[in-house]
Amino acid sequence: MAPITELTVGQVAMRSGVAVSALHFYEARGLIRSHRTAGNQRRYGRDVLRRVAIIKVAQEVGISLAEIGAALESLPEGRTPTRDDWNVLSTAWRDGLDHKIAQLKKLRDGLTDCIGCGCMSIDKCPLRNKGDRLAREGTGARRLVAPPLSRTS
Amino acid sequence: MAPITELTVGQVAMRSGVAVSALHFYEARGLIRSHRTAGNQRRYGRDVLRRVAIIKVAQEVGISLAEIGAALESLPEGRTPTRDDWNVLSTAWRDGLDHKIAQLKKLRDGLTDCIGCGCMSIDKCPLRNKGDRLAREGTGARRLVAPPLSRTS
DNA sequence: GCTTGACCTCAAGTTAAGTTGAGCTTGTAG
DNA sequence: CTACAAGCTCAACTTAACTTGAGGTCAAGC
Repeated sequence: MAPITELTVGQVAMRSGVAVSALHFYEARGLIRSHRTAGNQRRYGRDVLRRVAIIKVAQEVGISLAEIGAALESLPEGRTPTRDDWNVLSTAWRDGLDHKIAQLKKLRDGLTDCIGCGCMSIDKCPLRNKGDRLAREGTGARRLVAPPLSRTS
Repeated sequence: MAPITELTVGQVAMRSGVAVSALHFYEARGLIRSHRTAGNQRRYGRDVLRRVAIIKVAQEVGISLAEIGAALESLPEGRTPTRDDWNVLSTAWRDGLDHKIAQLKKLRDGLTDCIGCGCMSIDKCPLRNKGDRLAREGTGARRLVAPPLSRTS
């Protein structure tokens, strides 16, 4: 069971579950990295699987590739991330994630509360922007809006 | 203080915090509704503010307009939603929201665990697809992927 | 040694969710 | 009654995140 050190793009695609074209795309965006064989074919180190896993999971919860890319820059290119590398990435995202979680809960509970309150009075609906007052200060549904996730850069 | 019954598109834009063009867009997609004056201008009932509030909040947490639209179809066009209307919408989304919340927590805690585990062992990393085995059954990062939100239709 | 499947590059197409602009109409304030 | 802000429609542009396709290369089996 000697470990296969290098993976082809097709192997990475199969194992990570993303399309080959997406891997090309991520590479063009600098999210993952490969080196080439004599015949110009990509070869990936094992760490690429972990990177792709992070990309997928982060995307799944609504983090953009740009933000993911910024965060991944804190991981050293080419070597397996260490505990400290993860630490940096994790703490950079933690606040943003906590905020998003809070927001989802607000939406969920807001809807639930609406059942309770009957929502017949627009002034009492927890989903509504309080008194439209916030509108004067700019755009957006203030009460529940999240700030962008913090960057590591 | 006689209540102003009808709102112009500009007023809705100001009070809801979304652009006029976005309101046009939502209307074209059937998410909101208006009637027209003799001069072909849009007039909105008050319920549009609540609808837009829902749209914004739902979008904020990553629900697509298509899904929002499907859910909003359960709300009667033209009248203020009743307790039961909200109930339908709320329960339709609740499970999806719960799932998304769980996923965010997984990402957050996954990253945190990675700090603990050091992630030196790829087989132990909580973010990683277990043993690549799931990959055989299709695409996607199985372990943490959410199903689409349920429809009301 | 040739066929076949996996790769390569680069350009163009796709979907979502709007925005921007052109050209024209409405409505309100002086 | 006229200016001009606010509306209207429709088409085209934008960004993100990919996919698809054309046209050509690499490598492993028979």
